[in-house]
Amino acid sequence: MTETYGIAELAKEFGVTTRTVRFYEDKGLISPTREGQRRIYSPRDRVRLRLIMRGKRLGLSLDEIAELIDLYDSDPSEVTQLKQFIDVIRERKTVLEGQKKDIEESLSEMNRLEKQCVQLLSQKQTSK
Amino acid sequence: MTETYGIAELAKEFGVTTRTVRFYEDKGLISPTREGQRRIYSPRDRVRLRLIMRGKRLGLSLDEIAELIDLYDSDPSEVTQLKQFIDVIRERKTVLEGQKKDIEESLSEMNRLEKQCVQLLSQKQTSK
DNA sequence: TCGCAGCTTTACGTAAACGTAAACCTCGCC
DNA sequence: GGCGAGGTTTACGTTTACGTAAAGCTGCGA
Repeated sequence: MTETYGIAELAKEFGVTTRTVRFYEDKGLISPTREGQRRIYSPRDRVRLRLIMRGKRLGLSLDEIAELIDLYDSDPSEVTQLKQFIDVIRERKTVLEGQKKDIEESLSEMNRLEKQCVQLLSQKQTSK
Repeated sequence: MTETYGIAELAKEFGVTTRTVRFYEDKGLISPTREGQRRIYSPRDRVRLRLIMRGKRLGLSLDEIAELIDLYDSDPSEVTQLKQFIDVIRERKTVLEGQKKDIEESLSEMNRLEKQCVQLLSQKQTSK
């Protein structure tokens, strides 16, 4: 028997409110089973939540995240579909590589700024 | 005499509408001078727009972008301020490194998916 | 049996980041 | 002097991603 989770449990784990978790369900991002009224979440739902959170950290909208999750889930059998699928993956890779470049630029600027500051600081403190 | 730009010119360059550029001005992100009614943008404004766009690609809100731009512009002379400044830079670096990790994870997943697909595709096509 | 913690739905509210429409100026050109 | 392109303010509309309040079910410990 596989593990299950309650809504409050998952919400706490990912640092969001239960409202948020239910909202993701409305959006079709997760589909817990029910036990009477209560929502029961599977490990699979938990993985999806993890993907959602990562997507959000990367600045994606919930709709975009939904598409990506569909990507993971889908299992294209037709050759045509498979080709389209590869295209989507490559597009996504391009976007990610662009973001990575943005981040690396920002990081190197931050490092430059930090260096300047540290140097300035040591000057001020020795001349004191 | 340094170069200047019109609103439509800049909007086009960065792929946004003039409304958006004015909106950023309302938010205090850029402060073009005026020539009568018209807005006149300096190279400095253009740099700021570039920073704004990069921030947006990284999923930052305009308020967060504003803080970052203030970071660049500010010139902390007090030692205390300088130390705080360094702290802010280091926090920012931590966030960026987290994002970079997220991206690298996503990228390796995409690569894995792509490989699977390409392999599957070649199988299907040779067995045809 | 009472009450309460924890969950549920329903539904209205809100902040961010613009879009869009209306109504006006103004400059250069024919 | 008319007019069209491009700019201006004002202000209401829209979407996204939830927050929040209201009102009700539900199991369980005292």
